[in-house]
Amino acid sequence: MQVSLGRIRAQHGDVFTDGCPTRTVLDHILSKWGVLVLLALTDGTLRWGELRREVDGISEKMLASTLRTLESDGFVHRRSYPEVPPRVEYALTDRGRELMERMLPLMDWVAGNATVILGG
Amino acid sequence: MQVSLGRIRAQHGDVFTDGCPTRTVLDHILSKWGVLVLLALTDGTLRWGELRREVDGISEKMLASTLRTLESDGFVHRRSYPEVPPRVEYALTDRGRELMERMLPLMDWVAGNATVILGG
DNA sequence: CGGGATCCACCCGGATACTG
DNA sequence: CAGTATCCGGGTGGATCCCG
Repeated sequence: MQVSLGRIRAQHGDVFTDGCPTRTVLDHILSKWGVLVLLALTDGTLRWGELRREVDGISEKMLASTLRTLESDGFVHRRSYPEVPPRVEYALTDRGRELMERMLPLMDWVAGNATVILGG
Repeated sequence: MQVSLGRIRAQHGDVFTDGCPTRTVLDHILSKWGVLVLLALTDGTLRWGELRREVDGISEKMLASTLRTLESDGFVHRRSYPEVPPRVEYALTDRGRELMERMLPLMDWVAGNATVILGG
């Protein structure tokens, strides 16, 4: 059965009203940097510095802020090792992988059509 | 075969660098109001006033601006009728429906898990 | 009814400097 | 290396008025 807005509402209630939990989560994961950080982590664990280089153009402040939000929502797991110099690794949680399973087809489609969309 | 970031890059090139077309399109469709407007139109054509009521909390300025962007990208079709009082209808294009086909599963999952995500 | 134009407040997010 | 603290400019987006 095809998913529709009506069906989503029938199953989950009125989930897109102002200030509702759904909108909050959408703001976190569909934010400018949220998408790109999640995407960068889909192919495996990355260290802070690798993540910073992978997500082209992100500032340290926004990387920190984005990671804290995604960790607080349970999409990303942070593991820090008691070493000198310090080492911190970030990875998707099971919940994060569930999310990206649904997000990747969308990213794939956008990546394949972006040029045509902006050109025409 | 499972979609991955590596596979997306292998097929479409380096599509998530700063300022690339993919990021621009993502900014349009994943923006705070872009998602909600597209979502509102998935169940059929809506008039300006209906759209404004459907997308809870949106201002007239942002609705107009969002619709112009989505129309310019070819996701939304605008049809105006030469009547008094004026009537304008908005609907998804084929490209818009292709997009939402990939976006709806994500929305469905978020709607179903948002409360747990913010609660835990 | 369906917008456009203008003004302005707020806050997101960048730059820089500093620390464990 | 992996962040935090502070400052501050610009753009997003709301409010208001107006028009066809």
